[in-house]
Amino acid sequence: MSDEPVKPRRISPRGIATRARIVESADQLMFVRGVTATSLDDVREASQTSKSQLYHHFADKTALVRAVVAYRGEVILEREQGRLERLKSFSGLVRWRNAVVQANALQNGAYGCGLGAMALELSDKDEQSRSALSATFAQWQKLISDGLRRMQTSGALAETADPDALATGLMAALQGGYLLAKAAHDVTPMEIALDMALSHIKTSLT
Amino acid sequence: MSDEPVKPRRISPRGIATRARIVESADQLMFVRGVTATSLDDVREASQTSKSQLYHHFADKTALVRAVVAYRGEVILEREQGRLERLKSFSGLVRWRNAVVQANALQNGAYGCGLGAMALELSDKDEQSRSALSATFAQWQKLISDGLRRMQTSGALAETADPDALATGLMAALQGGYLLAKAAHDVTPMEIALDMALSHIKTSLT
DNA sequence: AGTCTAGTGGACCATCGAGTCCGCTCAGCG
DNA sequence: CGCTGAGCGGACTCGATGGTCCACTAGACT
Repeated sequence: MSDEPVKPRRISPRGIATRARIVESADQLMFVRGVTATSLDDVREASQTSKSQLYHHFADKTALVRAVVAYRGEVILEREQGRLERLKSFSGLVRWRNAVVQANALQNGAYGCGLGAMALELSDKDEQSRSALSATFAQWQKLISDGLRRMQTSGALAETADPDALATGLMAALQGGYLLAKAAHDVTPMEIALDMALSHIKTSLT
Repeated sequence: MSDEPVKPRRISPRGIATRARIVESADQLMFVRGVTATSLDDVREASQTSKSQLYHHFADKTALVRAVVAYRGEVILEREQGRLERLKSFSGLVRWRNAVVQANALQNGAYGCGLGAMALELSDKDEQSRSALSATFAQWQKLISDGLRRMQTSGALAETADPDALATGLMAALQGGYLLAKAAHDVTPMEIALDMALSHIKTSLT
């Protein structure tokens, strides 16, 4: 309960690089196998490090998982910001839809959304990870709702529309689409889900 | 590759009961902890059985998991059939929505959809489970699309509407809603998602 | 040069978990 | 009554896994 003792650990560039290697390796492994099914030895091997380094940089597996949650959140938000920050028309939303679908189509949707998968796996196990993931979802939705608000400003979207609710609906369609696509090994359900959400937004166009 | 040798094992009522106890216990545990995080010792203890019984009734953990997948699918389909088989109007769909939301609101959405959770966790690990889950999703969607078709027959829903696509969209909204609700510990996103899907269906009402 | 600590290698430990095995009980059937 | 096999109890094996420990190295600062 020491409330963040401002850990006075000095860090060297080498240490930073090693830590980053560990987190990135863990991120990849946990993405394809899941968190629980990824062992620290897997991470050690993939990152070309040793056991002591893992425990030098992270208190335990939970701490590493939290670092992965944060890292993945950053990566996704950065990617989505690039895709959404200039969004200001319905056709832009369609382009975003196409990009997301195309990326997921590569493996017939075998890999879903890394954020959604972690949310389902960790929500009941680690409250801290859960709230971090929830915050990332909120930021992601804000990227969308901000775009919708720009559409309102430009007059493309009706003033009566609720950008936050529309963004939540779109995110749910996206996550549900990811899930059904993964289960079916087919991106079609994801396309249908996103098209439904877009169609719903369309009814609020001016 | 012996292609189902029609195992000639005789079964007694007692054996059936024990097997059922094991599957039900495993189902509950895997629902709250996840499949990987549930050990056979957990199952043994919860079902008041012994190790040898687990391996008497199931070849290995994978076989048990598959039995759980089948069991959970049956339970959910039975429940949903009861809710959906008489569906023939939009207000019936709204009642379904309310029932689903209310059930999930009990724990503030802490527990999601057992089917969706298993789909995400198992899709990459066991192809047989994946296809079974996918089939269950398909049947679930059929319960919905059949209801929508009845609405078409009665003239409530436009002939031009695509019941299968609408059902897929609704299911995606449901699953995405479950996921976001679980991450946020709040059912609101689930309500928004379902309302979006219903609103989308509404546009095809006559 | 000397010191101090972050960084590292890797052996080691304790536990857990999947799966095995053997011997017992119980119920049906001759 | 006694045989047989399903059903059962639980100790045991053994590899995997999270976590510890200690000795060594590199680099920054004096």
